Amino acid sequence: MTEKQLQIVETALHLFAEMGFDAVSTNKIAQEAGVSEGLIFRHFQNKLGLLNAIMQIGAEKIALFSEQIEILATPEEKIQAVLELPFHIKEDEYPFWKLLNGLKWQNQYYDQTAVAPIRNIIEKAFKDMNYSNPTTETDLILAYTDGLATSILLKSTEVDKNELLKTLRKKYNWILKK
Amino acid sequence: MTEKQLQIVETALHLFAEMGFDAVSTNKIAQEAGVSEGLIFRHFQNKLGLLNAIMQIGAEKIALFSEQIEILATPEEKIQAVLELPFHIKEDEYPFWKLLNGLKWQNQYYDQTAVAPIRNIIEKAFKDMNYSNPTTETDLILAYTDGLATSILLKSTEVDKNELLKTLRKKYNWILKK
DNA sequence: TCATATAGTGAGTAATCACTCACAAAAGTA
DNA sequence: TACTTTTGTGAGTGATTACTCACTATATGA
Repeated sequence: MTEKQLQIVETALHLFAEMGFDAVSTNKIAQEAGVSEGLIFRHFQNKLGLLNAIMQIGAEKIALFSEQIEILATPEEKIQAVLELPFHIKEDEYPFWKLLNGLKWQNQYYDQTAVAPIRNIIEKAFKDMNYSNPTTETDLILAYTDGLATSILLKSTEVDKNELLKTLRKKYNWILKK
Repeated sequence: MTEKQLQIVETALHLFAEMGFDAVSTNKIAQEAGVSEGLIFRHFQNKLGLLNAIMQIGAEKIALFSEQIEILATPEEKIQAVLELPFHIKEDEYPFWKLLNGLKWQNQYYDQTAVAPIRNIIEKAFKDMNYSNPTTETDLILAYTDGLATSILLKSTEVDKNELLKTLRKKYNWILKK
């Protein structure tokens, strides 16, 4: 990737994350990135191609996340790690997660494959723990994870985050109770 | 509201909910609603005015929800009622909640006032129960509610829903543990 | 019944949209 | 050096955008 190519991707990611894919014009991206509009289409074919390039980079980061969780020894640890994922998202990764969450609500663009690896980890963990309904348990954990991520991404004050994690950890007993 | 006015609002709500506000043109709304495009602007001034009209109708429904919860006797019951709110959303209310959730991720349009009453109920309930950190506890409950709503709105198979609620309730005794 | 207000139409408008293309600059290769 | 490939430009394109307006149809009220 050339420097200008990277500049396009970064700028587009930030704009898409804050305003939504459809609200951002290629003209605006080019201006903010300091490149000609034509360059976007040379490198990414069309606007959707640019989005896909962004999503692929993000999906690779999620895959790395998944690998790190997969290493953990017990299923309990894996579940806890996923549930606490939202607390370990770094500020510079916020735009990608914001974009991903925003796209979820638009049938046209959302692609579930990026987050699928995480679901598989949890479902397998519950099976390994001999839960009778691992799928439903997985849904509950992922719902909570999703809600926590939403709260953190949209508010994002450091103090709240630490307090939130502390209080969450007190409740692990009931979260994992069969 | 005239019949055509209502037709515009209903059609726009469905389209906005499925495709996102920016991805839907006033032309498309008019066509699907079976009215002239000009009529949209006569009644709602502009596209944003149409969105505001939709949101106001939704906010009134949320206010009704809030009142019903407010009646409940104990703070524990109120918290449970809010947590289970996602399970009691009727199918015909899905579009509004989808729209609301989608808009959350776009700085330009989101207005938090619609859901504020619900937060107030929970925070007061935790205070009445003498929790030391009612704000954080509220954040956790609302995060879970939000995640559950997301899961239900985006998948929405009746079987999953019942199973999900059943499993959630098993864990419920522990939720109020300080 | 007639006047007035409201509801509804559809062709028209300037601005913006995603995208193209002929061309120039830069980088790579021999 | 000389040739090829890649990177980058910016004016230009037709289509679509939100929105206007002169006009007609319908309803309301005295």
